[in-house]
Amino acid sequence: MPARRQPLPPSGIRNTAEFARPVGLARTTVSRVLNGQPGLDPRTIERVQRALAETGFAPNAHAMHLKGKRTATIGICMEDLATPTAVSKLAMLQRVLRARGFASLIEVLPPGAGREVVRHFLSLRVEAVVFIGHFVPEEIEARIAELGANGTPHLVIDHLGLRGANTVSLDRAAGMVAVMEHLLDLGHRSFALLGLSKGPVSRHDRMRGVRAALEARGLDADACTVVPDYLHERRNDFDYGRNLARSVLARAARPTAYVGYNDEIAIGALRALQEAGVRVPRDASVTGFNHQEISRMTVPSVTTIDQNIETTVTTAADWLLGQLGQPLRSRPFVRTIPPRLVVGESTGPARSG
Amino acid sequence: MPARRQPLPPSGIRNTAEFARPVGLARTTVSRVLNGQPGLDPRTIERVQRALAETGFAPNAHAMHLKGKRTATIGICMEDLATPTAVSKLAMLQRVLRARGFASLIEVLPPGAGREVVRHFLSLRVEAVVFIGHFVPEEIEARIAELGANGTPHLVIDHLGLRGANTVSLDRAAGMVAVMEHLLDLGHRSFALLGLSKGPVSRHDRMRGVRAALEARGLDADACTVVPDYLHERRNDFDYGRNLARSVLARAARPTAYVGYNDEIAIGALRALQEAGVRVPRDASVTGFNHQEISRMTVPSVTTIDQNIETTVTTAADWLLGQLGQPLRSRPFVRTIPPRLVVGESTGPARSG
DNA sequence: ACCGTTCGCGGACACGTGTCCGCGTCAATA
DNA sequence: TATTGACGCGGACACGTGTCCGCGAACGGT
Repeated sequence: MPARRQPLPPSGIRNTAEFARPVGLARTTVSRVLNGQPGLDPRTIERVQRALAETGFAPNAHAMHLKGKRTATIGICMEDLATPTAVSKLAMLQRVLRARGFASLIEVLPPGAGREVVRHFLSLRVEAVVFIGHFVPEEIEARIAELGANGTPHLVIDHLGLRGANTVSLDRAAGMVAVMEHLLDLGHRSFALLGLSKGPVSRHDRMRGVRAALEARGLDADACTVVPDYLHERRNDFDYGRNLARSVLARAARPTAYVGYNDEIAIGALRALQEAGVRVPRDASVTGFNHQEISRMTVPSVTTIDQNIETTVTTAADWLLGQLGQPLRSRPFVRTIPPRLVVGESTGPARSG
Repeated sequence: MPARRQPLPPSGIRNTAEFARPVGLARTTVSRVLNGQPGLDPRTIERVQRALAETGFAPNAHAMHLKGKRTATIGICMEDLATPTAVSKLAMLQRVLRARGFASLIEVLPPGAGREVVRHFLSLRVEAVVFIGHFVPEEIEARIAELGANGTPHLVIDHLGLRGANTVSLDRAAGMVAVMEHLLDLGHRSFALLGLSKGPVSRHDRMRGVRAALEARGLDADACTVVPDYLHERRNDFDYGRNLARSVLARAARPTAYVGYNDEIAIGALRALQEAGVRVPRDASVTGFNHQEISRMTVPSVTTIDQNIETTVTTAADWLLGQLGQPLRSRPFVRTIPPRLVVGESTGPARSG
């Protein structure tokens, strides 16, 4: 029955003193209960906790922290919330931190606003700061220096090659090696590399992996790869991949394998191939990267690389929380996480002909 | 050249007094600069700001807030970070709030832990709390009552039907009406409803929309719909949709239109149809809901409903921030946002035969 | 040399909490 | 009844900041 709709008359309790009075206790006694100090009558504890539940009173965190209590808060800087893998990492990190008793303060860094965001975190006396995603290297290095000056530990997830940065990151080169070996085993010898041409550091790693895999089989990397330069704006990866694949299909000699920078690009390429009447995987193979949900949903499903997000995040959290009491390291901590190949329906034997 | 790797000797400035000393100013003067008080020599302001930039000092936010300064922080409770539309709303809300000078405190509510999370927000003296997603009604109603008792305004996004809750929500019934009218206009008269059968409140609304659209054309809703009950666990929506569609395909009389609860379910159904040799949209039509990225990436792309997320979020933010100074409303604020049909390649004329 | 103005100084108080400590109360025990 | 714990009381201080206020130094104009 909709009986109790009067939502507790606004208690307006502003501090422990006001809270303690109607309970018939002293402010200090309440404080002792809240902080679990010994030497208290169990009935007193019970009384306080019941009043706490009834009034919904929450002691002022700012005063507590001012008095030196730990904030138990980690600041997390995201590049954006549009990249599914980054959001997955965020979600898992948040869960791990919460399980260990830490709250998360999440901010999206608009390019150029990094300074203010980190300042805000420092001002809130966050115990550590995590960066997830790809940022402008100079800017993030400056932020990391600020954190260091402040004695606050930091960690960067998935952005290798930053000077002075502690990093946990997927071994993207190894990921590309796994993709290429899979394709090579299937007999492929000519490859279109979609979206791997230029850009942030994470692509250099990728290209390194591609070259390494090819050269390990005695192949000339330049001779057997096609790297289309699609000059238009890269608005979304699906269309980008579609356009890249189209420009490859316009060539006289078509490669048999299309290697995408990520799953969206791979799916865009898949679409372009299907539109051109090329059957996948019979006539050509397609691979993605990241093992997103979508890679399972297409027809055919896409062969891709799983990031081992759980390993990444727990490694990151373990290390970071282990640093909390410690003095800051002088040498940065760098760790890479091995990826895992997930074979889908989009790859098959190279067409012999 | 990698010259300046020494990242500013840890300044270890702990308060404005320590900060002010080397600048050669009094603590109070620095405080006045920081708070933009009048009557200060421009050169003094300049000096302080340079020192601020050099040392990276950030005054203790806890002390500031304790002294009564606004926290300018909004707490956001998420059901999870796995639902793409919810994450989109979060991202947009975060951006809007930041543009208006508010920080966001984001927490994921594990079922049952709502109490602690809201307490934490209250303890941090958040100025308002937003809930995004679907929650256990009783639990969230209890949280809302707590917030009310505390004098903190709240807003729920996309969860209609909560007692005492201020809500901004998509008009899902209207969304279903739009889908059904689109299909009816194409000549469809028999519909499989996938994932709409039972569950949270948001589905009742949907079913209402479906019935309304059918009855407006003088059709018997029960006679022309098939609602498969797939009893297996609903692990992920893609497989769920695939299984639901399979069970429909096993029937003697197959419907011509497959109406999915969301895009993933629609894409799962699409896959099942393609596997069964049914060509879409020639032999059957498929619709989704939410207009996620994926709906554009499949072959064929999926006809779906756009949530107008931007309108939803700006409406929410406008109203909520407008409430801040005000006394709490006694009657809840409820507003629905109209959806928008996005026609893709997955719908076509009903096959006459 | 005198005066008024401008502006920084520094003491004081408040915000809400944790913690310490001496004191009072009450009940159980000798 | 006298003694001893057990336990709650309430005063005091600290944490870092914003703000108020009276004071004094420096400066420019007469």
